[in-house]
Amino acid sequence: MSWTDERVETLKTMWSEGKSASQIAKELGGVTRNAVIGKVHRLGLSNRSAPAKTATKEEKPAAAVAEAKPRPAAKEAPAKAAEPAAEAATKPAPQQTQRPNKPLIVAGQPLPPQPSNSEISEETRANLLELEKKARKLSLMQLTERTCKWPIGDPATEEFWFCGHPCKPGKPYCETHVGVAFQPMSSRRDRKTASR
DNA sequence: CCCTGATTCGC
DNA sequence: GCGAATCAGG
Repeated sequence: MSWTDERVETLKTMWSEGKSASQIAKELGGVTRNAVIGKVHRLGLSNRSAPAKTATKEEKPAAAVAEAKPRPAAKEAPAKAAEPAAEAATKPAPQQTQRPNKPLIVAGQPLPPQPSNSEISEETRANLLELEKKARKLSLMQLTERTCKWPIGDPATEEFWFCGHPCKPGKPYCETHVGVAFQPMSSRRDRKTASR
């Protein structure tokens, strides 16, 4: 694969959106996260923060540079040649202070059904509560293929995060949550009078 | 161990 | 320019 115009644009977009290099790599396909990171650096958009702000302002102090860092495995430490020229290029948003509402749920993530459905045994319920206490409280962007994506709390409030415990292989949730997410049917007996 | 980005350097 | 290997950290 090569860095076509399109792919580069996707890279820029996703990177500016805060996506991780590995996520971008998977999205693009045919490249590793290393390739993505390498490209990011070559494009000069390594820092997603706001490095150069006031455009019409003086340049950087340009001083503390060329510091001989203790590099055990590296020979020279040319440091990072700050590129003052890299400006206007990436000026996405000057900080949008407009926060009309709380962050919405981002589509695209496999959000599970709310655990308010079928009946759950008291034992399982207890497990869930315990599990939630121990939740890793991962944010949406911290989720990976291997982290439990069970939501905890109310998405409309700050009290919202994901379980984050190790996934069951091939499943989007941890073992406990897989259990409640994929409950066949009511844990109760048939609605019929079969049980007796 | 899982992950993250940063850097180096042979290609 | 590219990206695997490696480094450094959470």
